[in-house]
Amino acid sequence: MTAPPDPAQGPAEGATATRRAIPEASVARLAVYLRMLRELAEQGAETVSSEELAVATGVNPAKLRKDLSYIGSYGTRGVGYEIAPLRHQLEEALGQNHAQSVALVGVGNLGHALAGYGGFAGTGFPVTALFDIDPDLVGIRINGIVVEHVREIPRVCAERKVTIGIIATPGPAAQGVCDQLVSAGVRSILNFAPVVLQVPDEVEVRKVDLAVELQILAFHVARRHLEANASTEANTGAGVNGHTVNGTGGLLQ
Amino acid sequence: MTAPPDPAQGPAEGATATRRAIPEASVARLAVYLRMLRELAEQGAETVSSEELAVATGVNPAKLRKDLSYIGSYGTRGVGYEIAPLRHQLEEALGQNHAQSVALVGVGNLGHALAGYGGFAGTGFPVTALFDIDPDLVGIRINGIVVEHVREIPRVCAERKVTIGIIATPGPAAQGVCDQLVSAGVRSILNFAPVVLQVPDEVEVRKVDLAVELQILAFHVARRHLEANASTEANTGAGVNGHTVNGTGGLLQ
DNA sequence: AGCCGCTTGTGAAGACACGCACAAAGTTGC
DNA sequence: GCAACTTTGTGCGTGTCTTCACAAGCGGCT
Ligand SMILES: NC(=O)c1ccc[n+]([C@@H]2O[C@H](COP(=O)([O-])OP(=O)(O)OC[C@H]3O[C@@H](n4cnc5c(N)ncnc54)[C@H](O)[C@@H]3O)[C@@H](O)[C@H]2O)c1
Ligand SMILES: NC(=O)c1ccc[n+]([C@@H]2O[C@H](COP(=O)([O-])OP(=O)(O)OC[C@H]3O[C@@H](n4cnc5c(N)ncnc54)[C@H](O)[C@@H]3O)[C@@H](O)[C@H]2O)c1
Repeated sequence: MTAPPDPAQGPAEGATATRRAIPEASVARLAVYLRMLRELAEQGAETVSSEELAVATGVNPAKLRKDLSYIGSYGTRGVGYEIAPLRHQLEEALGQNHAQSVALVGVGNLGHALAGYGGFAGTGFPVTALFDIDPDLVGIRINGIVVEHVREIPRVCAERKVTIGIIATPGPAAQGVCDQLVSAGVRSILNFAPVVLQVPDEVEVRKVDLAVELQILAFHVARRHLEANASTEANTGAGVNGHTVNGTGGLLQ
Repeated sequence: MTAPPDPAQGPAEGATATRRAIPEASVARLAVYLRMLRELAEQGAETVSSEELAVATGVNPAKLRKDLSYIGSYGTRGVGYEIAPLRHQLEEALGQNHAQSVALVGVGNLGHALAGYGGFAGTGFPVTALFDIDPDLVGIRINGIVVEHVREIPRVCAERKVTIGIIATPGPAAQGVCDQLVSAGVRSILNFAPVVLQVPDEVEVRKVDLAVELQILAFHVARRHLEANASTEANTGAGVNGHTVNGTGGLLQ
């Protein structure tokens, strides 16, 4: 393959070979395939073709096969994939064979819903620790787990071998909570608060931003509107195609 | 991880096609910039440089400037951007000047949290309609909004000019609910159920898949483990580029 | 006025992701 | 055992996103 020119780039690169790095985008899809495989297994299916699995998960079959090829999967040509082994291989690749232990901080509206959700435990992500700062919440039980005070984060996280933290506190509290989780050894964080968390390099943060999701949808609503109007006008308006639309279509701005 | 990007764009006349398409990835970031601008405005700031805004939102300054350039923004060289006008321009570009009306279907654990969340209304996305199929829930009020029966979707969505639908029902019910929303004229849907929704081309679906988010984190946990072990044998792994923050929520799929 | 330092806006190159298309490899039927 | 058929695994062209790097523009200072 193209020998990467490997420009000096500021800092020397780790050179560490991520010898067979799985593209980030593929990892996300692999997780989806895995869930679907579990569903299929429950329904008693034994094999599945890339075509079937692709349709069920809404992706392109070729892309799916390429994704699977990253984990060195072995399907059978002419047949497809045996569900059980493939599932097992995916679980291994995704780090799902040793169940992860999840801690959730902030048992408010959203946190409550997450803590009470059975679906996570079912897929290997048991929430094993809950934290809040509100004295009215500390001590209550959700799904059998007692809510602890945030000051207990270090002790409890160590005891329960927490590897993943979920932050569902208000924005202003998020960074502080994050710092506590990090110093308790948690190196993977899922953040629901609308703030950018500052973390050391070895910690990974994923952010779920629902307001942004809505805004993206709103953008497309607006775009559709503009397009609809534009084409209506185009039909009735002066026949001359002056010049299509300037910039954002005149309507906008 | 983001929603099914879009219609694969078939043969349809792309007449209006990509007029001046803003890259999907940029739209997501623009939404983040907008929120940060609001925050800055509240704090009384008047101008901001790309550098500052970039740090605050966790992106690369050059990328930020390019993002802004898509909406034809005008900053002042040597100074930066005036917050008020930039904010206004962003709101316009993102379709946020006319408040969108949001309907939420499925007032269970998660739906309840979403319905009760004040943050959406504050950013221009008032939830104006709630639906559920459970007779015990129909009729109750959340944040002043009465929960209606799902069979009322067509009427209520039309009356309240709903443009965005949120699905927070169990997986098996999602497709049915989706169909009802679509036939009620809703063309933008945010889906929390772990299923792939089937929709006509003109409807956009974004999927928020929390289980997948956890799985992605678990993958990196596993990878770090492997690397740690590997480098123990090898030399001082030195640098090892950690990956970190993934900027925005490009949520899954 | 003219210079200087700062910051924007963008061209161009690289990195990444996607999906087609096809050879290889297996299965089934005769 | 062979031919026909099915489905995988992947090389490669294409398009999108990211990032660098720098000229151009602007304000302030002398
Ligand atoms: N609820 C939603 O639908 C929704 C939607 C989008 C984003 N969010 C974001 O998710 C986060 C949580 O939202 P919410 O509606 O559940 O808020 P909430 O106010 O209902 O709950 C926040 C919880 O965090 C606790 N908390 C506050 N400071 C804390 C600290 N320092 N340490 C530990 N716990 C602390 C509070 O006691 C409370 O229980 C917020 O950042 C919000 O912006 C929520
Ligand atoms: N709660 C979480 O933290 C969480 C996390 C990840 C994913 N999810 C997903 O979000 C969705 C909702 O989760 P939840 O925990 O709120 O579930 P839930 O069971 O608490 O709530 C589901 C609600 O949908 C209603 N409903 C069922 N069928 C319906 C129909 N046909 N029309 C309208 N309403 C209907 C039910 O009456 C109930 O109120 C599920 O698909 C779940 O997989 C939830």
